Amino acid sequence: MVKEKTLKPSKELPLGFVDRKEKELLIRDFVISNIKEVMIKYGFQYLETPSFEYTDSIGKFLPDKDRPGEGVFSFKDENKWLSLRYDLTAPLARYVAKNYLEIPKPFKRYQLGTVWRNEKPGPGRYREFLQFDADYVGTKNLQADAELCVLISEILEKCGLDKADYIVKISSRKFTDKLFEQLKITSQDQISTTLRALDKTDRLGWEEVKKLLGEGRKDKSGDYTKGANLKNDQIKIIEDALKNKTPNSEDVEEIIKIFQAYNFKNYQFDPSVIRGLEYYTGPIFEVNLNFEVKNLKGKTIQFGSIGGGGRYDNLINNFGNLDCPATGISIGLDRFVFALMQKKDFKIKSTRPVIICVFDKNKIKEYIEILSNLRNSNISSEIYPGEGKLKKQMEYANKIGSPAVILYGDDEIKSGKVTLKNLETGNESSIKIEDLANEIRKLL
RNA sequence: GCAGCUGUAGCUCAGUUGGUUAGAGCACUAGUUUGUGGAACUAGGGGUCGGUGGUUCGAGCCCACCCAGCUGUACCA
Repeated sequence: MVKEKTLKPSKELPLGFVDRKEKELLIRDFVISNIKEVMIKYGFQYLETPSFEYTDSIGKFLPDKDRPGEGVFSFKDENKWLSLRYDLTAPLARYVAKNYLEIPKPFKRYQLGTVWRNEKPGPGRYREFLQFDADYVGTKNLQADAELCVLISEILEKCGLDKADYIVKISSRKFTDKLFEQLKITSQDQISTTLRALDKTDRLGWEEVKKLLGEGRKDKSGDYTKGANLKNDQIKIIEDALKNKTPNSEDVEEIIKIFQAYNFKNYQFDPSVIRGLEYYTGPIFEVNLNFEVKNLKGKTIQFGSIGGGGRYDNLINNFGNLDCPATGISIGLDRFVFALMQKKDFKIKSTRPVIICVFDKNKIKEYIEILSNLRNSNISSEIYPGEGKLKKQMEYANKIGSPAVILYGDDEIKSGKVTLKNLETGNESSIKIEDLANEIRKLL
């Protein structure tokens, strides 16, 4: 008989997806609770929309609209294309359009949710991640834009960042619009290429960007990128405009005034902040971290932005004749958590249970008594859930990071006390059962 | 998409100019210790050498194609 090849299910994860462990999740929870507190304080409503939307509801403004664009995960359901949301702004626009008459105007809402992007993942960038998004809908008042920046900074500081750890960069689409007018560039193609090139200033540096503005650039791998074909004098004008760190743009000036009223100083006007192409219509912002972050291989990396946003006065109008200006900001929470885990002095309390070791299965009643006592005192605890000798139980406790182990065998039963072993120091002490909870609390 | 690099044990990797039964460290299991983890020692399990085809007496190693991953780059609402 021929041996059939057994089909084993793959234990590998799809490209760009990851398992996330407790330490990361606890920090994420901590960040989320800070976000919620701040958002309530600033008067935002909490909203949740579904993971799937009709593709055209969230993709209408995409260049190719017949088929779900590259970049989204989609499937066809009853002849209609559905896509997993790729951000929280597009679903918000859909929500606002759908409920336009009922919602208050302006409408302030925040949302936390997983988003998916069907694209090539990079270091620290996945195809599934958690996003936080806050938006002001239905107002042109730049106070909204300013407040988004202030609020983000409050969240970051609440999570333990110092002022030196981050900066909010701001610019405006109006700044670049003016620049193109001055340069007499009208070709949409050239404008796009130029904007994309400028967007890379942070990562590549001005000298490389210059090549992209001109003929083109060859990267490290030898790959060649075509440039915007600007003339040298045009490039010079751009260079000068970027050097000039005063915002030649009314909206940015007004926002800065509001920042001053808030006594918010941790911002910087940076005309190289571009963020995407069509979508934004006015002020744009980006949040950057300044502290050192290492990648999984221990190499220090340039972490870049953890989020950003801007004003999108025409997006909601795509759903019909709704003149509804809006502005918003998003943070990639997993990326932020990844960085936060590495910040010096950042500690999160983990809560691993104390283990009650099992010497004799017939003594289960006594063990449960001790256990109930601890759990009633709100101490994380468990009776060793497996089977095996004490050695194995100790190994288990050690491996899960348990702070202590409780021994209650024949010797203890005779003396009427339990042995509490501190797993960090290895010290053992004999404790009366009624004092156990208090003694353990001292270790935690 | 384009380009470069890399695929050998759960993980990190070694493997001579092609030559018997493919190695190490970590991890795992058992024991040294029938009531004691993190250290040490001993023993053990674990591999279609990414896949397919080819060259060869003989392929982890050479060739071709495919697949996957990494890095850069492009696109990115």
